[in-house]
Amino acid sequence: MRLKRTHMCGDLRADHIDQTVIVAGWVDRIREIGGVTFLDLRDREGRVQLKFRLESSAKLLDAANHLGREYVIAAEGKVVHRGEGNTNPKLPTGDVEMEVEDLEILNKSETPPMEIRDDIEVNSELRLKYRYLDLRRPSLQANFKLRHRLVKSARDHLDARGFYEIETPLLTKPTPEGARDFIVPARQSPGKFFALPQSPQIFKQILMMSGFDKYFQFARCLRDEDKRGDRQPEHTQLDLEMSFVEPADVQSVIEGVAADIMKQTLGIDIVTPFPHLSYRDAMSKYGSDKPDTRFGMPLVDLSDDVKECGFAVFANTVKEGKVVKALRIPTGHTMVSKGQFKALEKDAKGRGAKGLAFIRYAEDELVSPIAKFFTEEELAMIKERTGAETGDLVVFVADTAHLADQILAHFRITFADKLELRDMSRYDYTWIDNFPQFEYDEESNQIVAAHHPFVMPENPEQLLAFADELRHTDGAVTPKAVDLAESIVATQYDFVVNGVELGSGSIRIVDREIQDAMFVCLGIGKEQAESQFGFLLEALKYGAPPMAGIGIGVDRWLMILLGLDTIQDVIVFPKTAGAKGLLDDSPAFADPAALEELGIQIVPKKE
RNA sequence: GGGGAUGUAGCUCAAUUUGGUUAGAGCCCCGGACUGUCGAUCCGGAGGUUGCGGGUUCGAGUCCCGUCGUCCUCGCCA
Repeated sequence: MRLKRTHMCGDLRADHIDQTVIVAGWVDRIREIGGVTFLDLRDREGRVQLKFRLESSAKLLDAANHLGREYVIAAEGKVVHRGEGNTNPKLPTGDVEMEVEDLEILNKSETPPMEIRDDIEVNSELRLKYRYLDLRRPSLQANFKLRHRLVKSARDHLDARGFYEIETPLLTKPTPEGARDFIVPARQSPGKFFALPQSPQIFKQILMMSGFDKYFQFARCLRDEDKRGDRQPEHTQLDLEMSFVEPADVQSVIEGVAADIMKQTLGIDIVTPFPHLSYRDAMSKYGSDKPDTRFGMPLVDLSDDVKECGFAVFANTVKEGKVVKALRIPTGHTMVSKGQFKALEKDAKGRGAKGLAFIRYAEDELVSPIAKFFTEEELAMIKERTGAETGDLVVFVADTAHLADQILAHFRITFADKLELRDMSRYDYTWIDNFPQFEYDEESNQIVAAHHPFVMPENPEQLLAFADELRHTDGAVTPKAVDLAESIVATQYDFVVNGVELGSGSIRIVDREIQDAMFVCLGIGKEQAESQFGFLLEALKYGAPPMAGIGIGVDRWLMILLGLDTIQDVIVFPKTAGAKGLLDDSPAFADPAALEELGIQIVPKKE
């Protein structure tokens, strides 16, 4: 390397005029115009225009004309003003250009399989295979600059508040989040396996028992589940835990972190503390435990109003203990054509609904196949309860609360997008709390945990009673058990913004008796608890402080800050939907000798 | 694991509905022209096993079966 860089391409401004500088980077584009050639040179900070003139040096001009895209070069030259009428306001460096006096080719490049620019679409397979080219695009560079800012800002904030950054093991025992574990064979213990952590949950609790008081970590979390737009097999959590605190203390820390992050990344001042919304209210109003609270369009529960109505489908649904919920779509009648409604109905059915009832509030009549089943009074009630006006569309789902909420919440978001009700410059951070500790599934007559098994209940005496009941019935799910289970409220708090669940935290159980009761309630036997979590239970005997914490999805947070709808482009090397790494072509077959050593034999999967 | 979409030039797409003779366009690439361009422009050129395998047919990018990849979605999951 003959020419040593003095400035970054993207940093050059009018201030640098008359200075002789050396820049280095990738050839973005070359424009030959006879006796003059313009070359855009790109680095992390941006692009600058290099100029080669016949009058200055025929040799340099010829050299420039023989460069190719993505060649890596260094250039020395004088920064000059481009002159009246030649400036480019679209470029931050657009007032200036470099008159090149010396040029060094640092590396050549084959013609890349994709163009390095933001304004073209390339299929994701190619983007992931040549991720290093994809990452050269300015928008991707900006994503990771923001990611760095977010991490740095959170780290600084937590350091200032007395947190220790501590790493926990990657080779661990299975953790209890409920997802499938990635497992790693243990060579020195034939037949045994490590699990990669789904989260550092147990370890951070033990760190509190170790007396570290306040801990945080940017923790990689690995879960062997199918991916979605906002889910990858490996993701990063800002994980933290505090001793001698209550949820409000943890929330206050996160509010401080969030305020700093918003300021440092987007330059936005946000108002703290954040509002709280109970799980119950979130579900009834928005049909979701991660509601987008930036706009209204509340779901309306008509169950009580229609249980005696003339429309048998509605009345019977309510009598079966299910619900009838409605969503008013403002201007929906004018906006949604018959054909488009068919698509909606198909969508609803695809999600499990039996149908999608509707009323169109046309100019002077109701267009609806179900209107004829209702009395005038009932129609007036529906109009009043939903707030429907002329031009609106109201859709109804009569089914289980779960399904009705899921479908209508989905439509609520879809139409808010169409109506442009989702203000992209707004960030509605919200705490969701008062979650149920258990969920009861009527069909299978089973009570399952809504969270991991270390979440402290608000009302532990109910948990103890529930455990007692199960001990008496030998685990059988009686109506009394269901009542008790449903009465237990978790100390859990979820951190939500704009309809995305960023994180979740709680007070942890540190009382051995309550922890034992929790295992009973989850149907985890003494032996199983001992073998899976024995080390934690043992630790609880030796003085565990009261503790609470939270884990926040860094990738999702970035997705929100950048206005993206997937986390794919805030992760440098993401996996595909089939959990493959296209860049390194992972996963791959293992060396037979390695398998031999591990005592592992591959058995073909049965059909 | 289920459902849906998709695969045509290096890239983005058209031709698929109704099977028909030579599979087109823009960008990229190559050559030429051009002394203020910046998505440069103009002229010329190259570039294809239509994902892969099989089948139907006189004839398949187009129809059928299988298979693989990618994306979305349900289940699952943070």
